[in-house]
Amino acid sequence: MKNNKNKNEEISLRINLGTRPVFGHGKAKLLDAISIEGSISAAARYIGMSYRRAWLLTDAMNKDFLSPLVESSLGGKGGGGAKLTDEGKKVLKLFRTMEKKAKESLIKEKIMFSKLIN
Amino acid sequence: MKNNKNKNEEISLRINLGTRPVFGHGKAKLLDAISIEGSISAAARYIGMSYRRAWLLTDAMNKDFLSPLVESSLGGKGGGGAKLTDEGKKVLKLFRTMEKKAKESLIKEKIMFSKLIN
DNA sequence: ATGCGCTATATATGATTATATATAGCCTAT
DNA sequence: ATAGGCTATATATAATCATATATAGCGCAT
Repeated sequence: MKNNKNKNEEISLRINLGTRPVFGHGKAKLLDAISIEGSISAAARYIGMSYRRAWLLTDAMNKDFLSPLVESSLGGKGGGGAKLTDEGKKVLKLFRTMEKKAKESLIKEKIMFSKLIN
Repeated sequence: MKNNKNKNEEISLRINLGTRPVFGHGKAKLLDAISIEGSISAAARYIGMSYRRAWLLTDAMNKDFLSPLVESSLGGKGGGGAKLTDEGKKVLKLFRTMEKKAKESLIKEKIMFSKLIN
């Protein structure tokens, strides 16, 4: 039971719809892994996540957004695979931009916060 | 009755230390409630949280920060109570500032994101 | 000295989430 | 036609988290 650890990210951002989490660091990481590995299962292995969980997350993303973020193919060379749609790339890029901007705007506060934490 | 109810997407911020979540919306809300209600149990009732969970959260906060955020008193008038320390007020204020700044810096992106969500 | 309402803690139970395992179907290549 | 590796899904089990309940102790007010 490997625990996939965040690096040293201290500020994380998440987009919620009402009470339910729509997109955050975990899904972004999964999208990255899918785009690198070319399949859900390889992506799951890559980031130490169970295939089922990875599949459920991509399924949730595909349903939560107006058009799917991940497109999967069944059978064929290598058994199939999955890749980001244009929408998926767009969302991922947008989220990374948001993270970056948020972090930049909070540099000072982050330092202040750090000093208070054990 | 499909979805054109208010999709109040919100951006939430969280400060993590490595893998463990140190401070976020939930704890901020609890601190607010304690400061309003004057006790952990009243605060818990106020925000619909079990006393135990509220207590565990304040305990975690008191341990995670260099000095406690909440000071509690045992017995006495009304059975005791809890209030924010100066450190607690400081942390809460800092976090609210961070939320505000982050939101302001992401207004444009948030709108873009909203358009992609169901 | 008794009662009050709270803190502080423990334990049991229930709910939610994660992983592990299994199976069927798909499609290309061999 | 068979094998390979993946998607997609189901079920069972394990781990985590939340709530409910219970108990003890505190110190002020009556």
